Amino acid sequence: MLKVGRLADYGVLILHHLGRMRPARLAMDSIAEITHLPLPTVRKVMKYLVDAELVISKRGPNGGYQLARPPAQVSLAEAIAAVEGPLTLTECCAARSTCEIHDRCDLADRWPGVNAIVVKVLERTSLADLDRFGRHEPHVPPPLRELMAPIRHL
Amino acid sequence: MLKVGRLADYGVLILHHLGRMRPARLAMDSIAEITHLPLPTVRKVMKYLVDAELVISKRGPNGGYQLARPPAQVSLAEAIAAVEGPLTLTECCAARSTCEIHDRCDLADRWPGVNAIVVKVLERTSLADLDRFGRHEPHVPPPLRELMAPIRHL
DNA sequence: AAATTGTATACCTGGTTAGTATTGAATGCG
DNA sequence: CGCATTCAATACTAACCAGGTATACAATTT
Ligand code: SF4
Ligand code: SF4
Repeated sequence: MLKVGRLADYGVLILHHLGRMRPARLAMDSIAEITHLPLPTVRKVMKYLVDAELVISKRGPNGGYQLARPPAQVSLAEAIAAVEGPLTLTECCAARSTCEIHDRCDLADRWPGVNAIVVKVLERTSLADLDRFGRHEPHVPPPLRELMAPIRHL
Repeated sequence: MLKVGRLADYGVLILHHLGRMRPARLAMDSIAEITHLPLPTVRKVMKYLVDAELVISKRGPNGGYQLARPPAQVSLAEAIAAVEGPLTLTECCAARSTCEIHDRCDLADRWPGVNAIVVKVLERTSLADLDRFGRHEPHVPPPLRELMAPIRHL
């Protein structure tokens, strides 16, 4: 578990492809095609990405979407947050916690610390970095190399 | 988002309290009381924790639950996994991916790398470490101190 | 045997997520 | 101008699953 929603996952995938094409524009149809995602779903995701200003849209003939910034300057954290909202491991990590127990819970002020670290990792991983990961011999991208140093043994 | 399920959250909370009491035993009623969780919910969670061998149970009068190991030797990753199963950010991080697109998706072999790093962070944070986190001036526990060194500025 | 305490199973149900359909608005072109 | 192209906005539906509950059972101690 510890899931990232499907739509957010799709968002990252789309951004990845837009990054590969940049600075060219891609129409929604094309995006649906190269990502193998159903077109109506792409529509929904694009709205989030535009609202978050991660992509720039242009209408009319020869319109489409374009990644707003170079892939190296778009973090996974931003991408996920664009679709799913603020990254919060637990309820009490949110700005306004809605947890019933909150004031009586010992951990209410502990989780945010853990959350911060996890988010930090995601903030330090850009779309460009993502390209360098591989399943079997995972390449650790430069921004994370220092972070990983003590645990390189796996 | 990037949520940890509520039940897993409860699991950690329960383990935290068991840790504080160790090596004393705590009956389910008592656990429900000090955690402020509904008793039937506690029942369900305990089953997971016992199955994962994180806690030891004893029946009969003066029975209850006991943390199997010192808090410093129980990681958040274990705790969460005990309740929710393997930690997988996306479908393609699981042992058997069920994602429709998987073989045609550019990122199918990239996510596992990211996943590994996040999991590593959670593996390096123990219940004991958790006690040292605070909301406003979060204390970084020793095992993570090295990891955090480059990003201490927040 | 009786009291205490955990175990197992089965069920319900509300909310969220993923996915779809429809209609509308902006842009560019000839 | 008016038409083709393309994105925007809204509203809806369906499926699923996490969270929560109830009940009956088994083990241990005294
Ligand atoms: S307050 Fe306690 S119970 Fe509520 S979300 Fe935070 S940790 Fe979980
Ligand atoms: S394969 Fe591609 S789409 Fe399927 S889960 Fe992994 S990343 Fe998301």
